[in-house]
Amino acid sequence: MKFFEVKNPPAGGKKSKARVGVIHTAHGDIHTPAFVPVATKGTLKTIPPREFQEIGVEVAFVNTFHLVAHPGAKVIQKFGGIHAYAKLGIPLMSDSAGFQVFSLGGGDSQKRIKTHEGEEVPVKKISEEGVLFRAPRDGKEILFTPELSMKYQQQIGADLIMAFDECIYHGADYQYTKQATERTHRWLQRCIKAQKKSASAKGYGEAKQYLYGIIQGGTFKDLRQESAKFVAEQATPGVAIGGVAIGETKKEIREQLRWVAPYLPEDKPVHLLGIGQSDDILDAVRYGVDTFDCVEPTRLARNGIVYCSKSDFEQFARVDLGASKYLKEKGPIQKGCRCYTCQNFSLSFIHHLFKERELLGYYLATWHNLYSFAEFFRNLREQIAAGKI
RNA sequence: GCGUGGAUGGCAGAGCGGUCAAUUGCAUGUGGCUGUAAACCACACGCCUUCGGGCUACGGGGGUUCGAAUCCCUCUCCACGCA
Repeated sequence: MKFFEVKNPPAGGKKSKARVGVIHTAHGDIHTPAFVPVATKGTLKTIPPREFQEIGVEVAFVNTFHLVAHPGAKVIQKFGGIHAYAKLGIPLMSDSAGFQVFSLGGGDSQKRIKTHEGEEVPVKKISEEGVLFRAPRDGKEILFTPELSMKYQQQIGADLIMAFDECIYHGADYQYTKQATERTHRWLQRCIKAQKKSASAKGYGEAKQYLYGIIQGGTFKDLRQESAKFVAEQATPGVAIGGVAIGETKKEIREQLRWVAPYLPEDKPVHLLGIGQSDDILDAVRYGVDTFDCVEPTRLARNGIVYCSKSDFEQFARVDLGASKYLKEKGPIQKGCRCYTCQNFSLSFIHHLFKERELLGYYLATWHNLYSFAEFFRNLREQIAAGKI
């Protein structure tokens, strides 16, 4: 079966490149555009996997760095891979650990931590070979190279896997951005090579894994475009856009997408890394993006922020569950919402749960936010199919 | 009635002669969260301010002292013990 099917090839001349499609994997189909909630450590925090279908979650995102740090890729492999181990029951996408160069490394490469011996060492060290990380919480040193990232991702066994890249920190100058982007390109070629090699090796890849190359290029138009061209023409089943939403304004985020849009492949699924606000998603969908992973709905929910949107086409409005003004609110989070939370619980009760730090509160809030996203994407697919987007 | 220990900002609870408008936690308020070191983080939290500072505050009253939330006397209330 074909990996990616586009159901409505965008008509020539039409401005919008929005499309509906299906990504077929060994663990199920993903209807695109799709939201990919983040289950970094193998769990979509607070939500039991058996409820994914009811919410409308068809795919999730796990993180190689965190899983290698604990429980270890080998352990996961011994259990038969992440599907058997974590029982998420849906297709999975794994990140390559590339993002952690940025998020754990402190951006401008200055961040240092103390080891057990009290010695000050940099959190990350980037070289042509790869990146040496120290897990900030225990000082454990972990080496990532394109080859190792591929190996770990094969051991983990997600369906869709990411090339090892460097998410270049916001504010990097042109020269650094160019060097890092080109290095990421070289790493991509090493990833492709490594994956090919080990796909035939014993013990790996009983289910097919699809590799995505990642576009970088920072905030520079020519570098973005060069990167998009380069990545799109590599022999990978998918393409991802990375290095976005790491400190830029919304306007700058959109700009980066616009630069890259003309070079996005029409026959490969396109993933946008880290984007998760409804208005940004709508924009990206018009540029031909198919899938989006983002921590926002789940993290915000746990931080007491839930969506209460009136319109799908603006950024979702938010309700702060911690605000004491909701103590006596009898209505649900969002009137008319058909999610489990809104169908059953008053804002007052959920507010109470949050104030008391009751576990059910985090679950109900996460449920609602994920459902809001699922609805939003269902709506997007319908509208695109109807030619309205 | 006697004895002992207490009374501190919305609450709990530090401080025990100057560096105290008073540590800390909770509560409250505001802001943040876009490939998850995030069920988290930051800031504010007596009143007034021309942002220099000013004023009123550590149960009430009185005293000692250059200076008191801190020491002394007394009153009120609370807790425990003995009658």
